[in-house]
Amino acid sequence: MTDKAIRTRFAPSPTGMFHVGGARSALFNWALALQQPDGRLVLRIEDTDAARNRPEWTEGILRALSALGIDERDPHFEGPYFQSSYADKHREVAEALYRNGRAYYCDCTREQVQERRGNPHLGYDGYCRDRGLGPGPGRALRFRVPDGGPTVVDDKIRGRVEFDHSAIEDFVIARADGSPLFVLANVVDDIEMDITHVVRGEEHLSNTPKQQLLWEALDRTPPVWAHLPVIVNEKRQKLSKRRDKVALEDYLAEGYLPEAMVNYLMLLGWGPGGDREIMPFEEMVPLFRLEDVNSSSAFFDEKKLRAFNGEYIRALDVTEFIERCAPWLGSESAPWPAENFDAKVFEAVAPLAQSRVAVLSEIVPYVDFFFLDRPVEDEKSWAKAMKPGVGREMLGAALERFADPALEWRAEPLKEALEEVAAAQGLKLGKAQAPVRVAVTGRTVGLPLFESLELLGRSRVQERLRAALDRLGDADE
RNA sequence: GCCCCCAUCGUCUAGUGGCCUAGGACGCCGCCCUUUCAAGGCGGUAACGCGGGUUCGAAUCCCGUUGGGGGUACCA
Repeated sequence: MTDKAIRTRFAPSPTGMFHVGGARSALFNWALALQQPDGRLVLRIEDTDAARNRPEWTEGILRALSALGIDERDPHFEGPYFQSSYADKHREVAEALYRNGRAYYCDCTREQVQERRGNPHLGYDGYCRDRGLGPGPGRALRFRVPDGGPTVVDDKIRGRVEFDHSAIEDFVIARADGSPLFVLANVVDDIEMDITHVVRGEEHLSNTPKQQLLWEALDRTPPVWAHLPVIVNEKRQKLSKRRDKVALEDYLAEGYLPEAMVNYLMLLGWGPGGDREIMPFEEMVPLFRLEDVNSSSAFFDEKKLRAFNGEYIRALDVTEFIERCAPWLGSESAPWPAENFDAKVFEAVAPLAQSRVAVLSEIVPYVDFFFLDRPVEDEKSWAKAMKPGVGREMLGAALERFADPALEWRAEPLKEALEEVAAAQGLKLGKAQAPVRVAVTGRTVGLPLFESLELLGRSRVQERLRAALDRLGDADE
């Protein structure tokens, strides 16, 4: 087993947005494949449930994986394969299982089974085991679970897990219409694709004895199994598409960097050891071992993700940072008129903004006042900064001081100028700058003020100071 | 109900019988720096679910218990 190159697989079904849990599974499998020169990650789209599949979901999976660095650009990647195209093989195997007696046809309806058993929770009772039914309409194919003994699953993460056969019903492997079920198709494909390691979420652990039985019935040595802990929400329930924010795409759209996402996801159930958590994927790959994966569920902590993302953003070259911000500054998404955007201005303030955003989309409120015709009106900021006795006084004094043609319009002199003004008012700069900041940027918090003033230009600053003064006048009188 | 998994700070984890008066990270709280806010620096808060064993010694091993979670389809 170990002399053979690792072939892992990621087998999502395209029934919704690509999930962060799926992303982690893919990443763990990917790390394994990357560890050997001939290691492979096989991507198999399990699209056999036609009713729930949509092509855009498949595209979403491909796009998301690619964003994480998992795609055909790397020779360790294989696929994508589509399960639906292996239907013939599935039927063939199902039939073979029937012919050699490992499976039998059953025409029981769910109601009939329940009626016989009395308890709706009890599984199938084996009624058709020896009825010798052949294929026919209304007849599903069931796997004959051996009578004696347990099936022991040797899980790399959980150790030895025993399932008594009395607790495993004769499960359906093919529907009455002949179409295969997940439990069968999955195994047949894994065999066909020479999969050596099945690394997937814990929710599949209970399928595993059935699948192992199938591998054995097909005369194959089962793969290495590894069941990853589930990722849970704050209520410690498995992340669900319905109630939780799970779409990888949503995170990326918000401005989480793929590399930060990858880093954080790798830490859910595993860690590189030592005191370092921020680590590029390439460095984690050789360190990754299934044996070290945790078995308890992991909470998806967006706060921590955010912190990681901030670290990654700060580590970017400024030029890289500027490029990555582009999607949020573009005409469609930005709140300002496209023609107002000035790349030169943005490039000048980018270094000041870089340490202040934890998620790229946050760049917008930091720089909007440069490109908006009028700064946003944030009532809270206004109320806080324009207190009686400070607001009007500071704005007036600043306006007057800024009108001095001898004042050089650069950050440093501007700071000194405002300091003088503040001193004359008996204020420290910390307090005194607030009205000016709000008048010019609309908000009480933001980029360093004097650099902003310099970049915005004298006339626009004066204009905004006057506008704020006007507004104050109205309000006070 | 039945089967299975899990159990260290609020969270992610280190820890695999003595190095643990339990380490790191995120969060939170202070302080410093400071034109706001960040960033940065320094410091602090906080955990072995419970009960029995085993052992000279248990977070580490065993049993039980409680509590979480997953599965239980002719879904994947």
